[in-house]
Amino acid sequence: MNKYEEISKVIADEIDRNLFAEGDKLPTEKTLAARFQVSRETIRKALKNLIELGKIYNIQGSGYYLRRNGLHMASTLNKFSSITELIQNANLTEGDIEVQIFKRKPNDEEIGMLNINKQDSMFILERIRTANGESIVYSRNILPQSIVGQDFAEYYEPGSLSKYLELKYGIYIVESLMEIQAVREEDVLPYRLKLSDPPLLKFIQVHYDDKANPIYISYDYMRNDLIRFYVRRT
Amino acid sequence: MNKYEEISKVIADEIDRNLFAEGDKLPTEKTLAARFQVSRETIRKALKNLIELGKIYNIQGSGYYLRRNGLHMASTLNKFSSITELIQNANLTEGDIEVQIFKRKPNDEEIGMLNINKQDSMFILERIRTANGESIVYSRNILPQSIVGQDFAEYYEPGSLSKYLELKYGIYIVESLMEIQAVREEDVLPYRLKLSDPPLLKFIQVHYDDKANPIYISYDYMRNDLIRFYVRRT
DNA sequence: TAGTGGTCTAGACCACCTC
DNA sequence: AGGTGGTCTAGACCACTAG
Repeated sequence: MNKYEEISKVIADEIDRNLFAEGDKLPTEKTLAARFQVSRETIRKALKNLIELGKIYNIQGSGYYLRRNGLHMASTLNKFSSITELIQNANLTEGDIEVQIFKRKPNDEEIGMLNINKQDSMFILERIRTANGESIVYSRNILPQSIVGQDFAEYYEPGSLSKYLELKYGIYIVESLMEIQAVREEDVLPYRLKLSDPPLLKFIQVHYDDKANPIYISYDYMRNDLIRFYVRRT
Repeated sequence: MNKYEEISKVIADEIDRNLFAEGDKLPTEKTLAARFQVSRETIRKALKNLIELGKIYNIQGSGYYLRRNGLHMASTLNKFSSITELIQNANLTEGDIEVQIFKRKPNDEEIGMLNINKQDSMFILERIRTANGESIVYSRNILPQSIVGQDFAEYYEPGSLSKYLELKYGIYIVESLMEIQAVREEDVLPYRLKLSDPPLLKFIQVHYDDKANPIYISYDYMRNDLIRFYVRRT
């Protein structure tokens, strides 16, 4: 663990333990540097971390201050997470039903987004994902055979696709570009999800690995009555 | 202008002028430091900037590489912008119609979100905002009288509210926390926006100034057939 | 093993806030 | 004017990648 990460955690912890009141001033960089026996730059890195987390803010020439109003920061869309993690964060248990896998040729949009060639085949993984038994999202993942190999359908396991890619292929999804859409008339949804006519949001994502390669596309029709979605804009 | 900002711009410019091919390796930090006659840390700050913009990525021990796939980066929701800017970014001309301003007492939710007290009054600014004459968003802004003063209704001008707060009160909105919702049955919308039954998204935002004070709340029902919304998740 | 980025330091000077 | 954060430096050592 790096020094600045350690220090960041210690201070975050002290904030969570209410050692400061909202709007309180934190010690100066110099003071903190002395306390932790590190250079000022290291302290600055640690504090920058906390600013990005929305825990503190600062004003040049004045100091660092506590911020308690950044309520729902933990579950913002800014941070990449799988649906599995999203559901687990909401303290629910995840499951998969109505799983379907099939194969077809890519369309032009997919060729463009995933940077593949026409000859490649695409696996389509469709499923309804549940939280505590309730259908919560209808999701469709589209990934090229050139990445997962011919026998993907046989070896696939329920749960997080990104976690599966990590374990089986050493592919680490670290980032995605997501489009958020209102659901339209023409969107075809499984009967099970239309049952109670819940409010739905449509997420379209391209997922990238740690080398900025586009790996797969996902379409997620998420129930918005059970999960809420936040974006921090800075 | 700081050195690292200058350097960041120069390199961004060279990228935009296609001096590198996609996936190309950029010069090493050391090389760049020599070229710009600055220290390595300064180069690192400049490069970090470009990583955040999605223009490059890097791999420890290997180097910095160009990334061209980050398509819609310019218009992501990650970056705070007013609706006026949103519309102008789409190369459209903004206008306001059906403007209504009234005053009422705050409800509990508003008291909590804006950190005000019960006695304060709230101004409600409702309007339909247009792009090239087309209704594009129904928006409702809620801001306390304690910030804008009693005579807000008289002095209000069409256009960006955040820009108005800047000019008239020196309040700089630099950040917001936004919730994205699917539009529900019970949402009341003006007839003009329901006309063609367009797909709509509902944005609920708390806007913060540069000292992390919550300033106002906005509800925006945005047409999703004319504007698209992206979030970068990292 | 050589080269690259990641962390860390100690000190300097500047820009801004506060009194 | 004194204190605080913002930028910048030159150099050190470490962690990782690649041939």
